[in-house]
Amino acid sequence: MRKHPISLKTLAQALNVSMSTVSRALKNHPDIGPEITKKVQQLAQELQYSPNPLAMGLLKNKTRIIGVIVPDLVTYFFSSIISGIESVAEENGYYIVIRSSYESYEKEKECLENLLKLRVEGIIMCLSQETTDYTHFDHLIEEDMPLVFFDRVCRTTEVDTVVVDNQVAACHITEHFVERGYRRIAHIAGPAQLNITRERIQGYKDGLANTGLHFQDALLVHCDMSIDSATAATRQLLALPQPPNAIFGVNDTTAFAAMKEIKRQGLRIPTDVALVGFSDEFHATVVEPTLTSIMHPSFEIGQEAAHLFLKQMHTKIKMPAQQVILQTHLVIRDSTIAT
Amino acid sequence: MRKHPISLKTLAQALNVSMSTVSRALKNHPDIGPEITKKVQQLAQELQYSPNPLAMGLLKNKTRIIGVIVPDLVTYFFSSIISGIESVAEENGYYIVIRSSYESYEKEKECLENLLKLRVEGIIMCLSQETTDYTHFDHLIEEDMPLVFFDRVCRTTEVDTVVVDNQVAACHITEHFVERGYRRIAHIAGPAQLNITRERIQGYKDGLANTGLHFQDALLVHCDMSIDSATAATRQLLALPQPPNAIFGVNDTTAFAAMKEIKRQGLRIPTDVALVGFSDEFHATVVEPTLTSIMHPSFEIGQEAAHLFLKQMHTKIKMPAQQVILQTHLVIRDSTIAT
DNA sequence: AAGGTTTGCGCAAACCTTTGCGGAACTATT
DNA sequence: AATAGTTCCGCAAAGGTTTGCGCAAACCTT
Repeated sequence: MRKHPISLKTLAQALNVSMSTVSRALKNHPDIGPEITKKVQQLAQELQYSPNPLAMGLLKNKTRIIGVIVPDLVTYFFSSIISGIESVAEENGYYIVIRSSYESYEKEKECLENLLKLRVEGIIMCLSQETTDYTHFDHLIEEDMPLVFFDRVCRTTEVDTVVVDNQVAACHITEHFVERGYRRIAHIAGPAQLNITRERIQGYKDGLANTGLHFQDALLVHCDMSIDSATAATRQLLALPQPPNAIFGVNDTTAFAAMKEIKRQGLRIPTDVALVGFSDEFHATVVEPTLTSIMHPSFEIGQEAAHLFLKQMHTKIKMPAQQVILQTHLVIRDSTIAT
Repeated sequence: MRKHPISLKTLAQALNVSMSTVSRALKNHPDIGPEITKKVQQLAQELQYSPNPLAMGLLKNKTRIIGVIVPDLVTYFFSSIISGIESVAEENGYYIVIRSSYESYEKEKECLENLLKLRVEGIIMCLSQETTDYTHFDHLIEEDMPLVFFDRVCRTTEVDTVVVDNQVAACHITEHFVERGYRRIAHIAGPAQLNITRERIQGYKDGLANTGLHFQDALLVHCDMSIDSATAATRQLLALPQPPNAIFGVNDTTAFAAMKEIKRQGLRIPTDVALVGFSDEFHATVVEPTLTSIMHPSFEIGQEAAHLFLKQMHTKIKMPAQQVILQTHLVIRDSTIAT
């Protein structure tokens, strides 16, 4: 097996000085004479010395590790957020350890405990779909451990959060449908307990109200954001006595599933049914017809979350919880252009 | 700020015994009497004691952290591999720290050094596109640090690797085109230095040879796997005096880009040009026409890589390098069904 | 009862780094 | 020449855990 990496002791013994002298020489402490300082730095350079972060961590009780928990590692949305977090972390000398909750409340709790055992300095996370009880964050909040939620959030008065303007965006979508002449507008929403679901539903209703349309229960269906569930929801909508001629999916995956089902039933998009997604993946431009969608700044969400995190790290006193709301905008493509 | 978590010392003082006794009691050491053992374990449970991994790491020179370097965090392929690695790591009590090389050789070296500074126990990685010099792995190999490459690999006689049967798969694709009646078969390949590029080109040539077709230089173009580059490659192929009627893209992203460009030029798929991708993302079923592609077991690649890693961790002696080759298979969809 | 064995626990070192304090050797002052 | 003041460096503790060794008390043997 590999031998021990070189430590202060190695340098100290080689130069016949004490470890404290080496430690100080490395950071140009005035107490150390110029010749020794130079010799130490030279040897350190030569031997590629780098301080052991474990020892430092033990001493300072800091690991420079940020715990990140996401419901899912594979989707474009979360992976690009992770990428955003990673880029900021890296710039600031932090490491990120990622765990997936697989959309499970139990797993989410496990991940959290697990990361705390590792002694991460704080947590950046997105709630799982199942999570309705938020008491597992009590400890973190009481002990002022840095904590940031993004996208799906809770306890916003106590915890810093990064979200997008879901309500405004959903309202725009609805209004866009109306502008294009669609009147029977349905919404395939997410799980009821999520803030993003509630906000987008509210925006959907705002849009209806603004354009003088009435909200109809039958045109609002929920899904768990999986493909199968979204397909079922679409089927349910299209089977209505008066089916919708426009569908707003809670995210792009939902919209893609809806698109497949609509086509399968022999309906044309956007002639028979118009379709809009949310979060704008690259693939929105590849499907046919190309998908009108909300441009969701995922990478920036990650960056913002990391910035909030670092700000918490660097402020000693407890600040009031901050909520960063990122702007979205609607990208209009073929799935809503009635021809 | 948060106070110190509870340590062995806390327990020892509370129970008026020594830290060594607590340490041993916690692991049911026979030297410790049953009453003390019970009391210690009870209190530890109650106070939620968990050993400080930093202290353990310092002592045993182990961190239980695996460094993972990928060229890109965002694509489906890499994120699902990461997911596979994470799942196995988690089961075995390991953590993963992820870094992105952004397809850059310099960044890749940086990431490597960086992770080594963190004292990871080893590395699981995929080479960047730019990497042609492999000497930055000398240290790791000499010191027998666990190392696993996946997908894009090098130094296969020294390092464990996980790959798919690229050559066989590419051969199948070509033969499939021929079966469907296509004769002018082009290949948009990846960067020349990558093993996956070489292997897929070889398989492409095998397929041509097996079916009595001649390889033509003009029908083989390279791209850097970016959308723009793949679009340019497609344009180049379609501009040939005798353009291809079948295109095999080195991965799905390339195929999607090709698909967009083919449509843009008013050509029909698969009537005018047939198309096949490689790695089968979910979106292959959403695009129109649905994309024939090679089913790439990404999640399993990650799991296999992690298993190889753990095997290295647990064997003291140096074993000969192992190469795991995962099977793929062709999923036939509409982009190659001539109607 | 005296010897030996077992049982049960604590001391201290080791892993690596930082840092307050003490101390030796030197220079400068009176 | 003696005292005060610098300069430069080492000691030791702290952070948390494991573990070889030592040591005391209790047990068992004859």
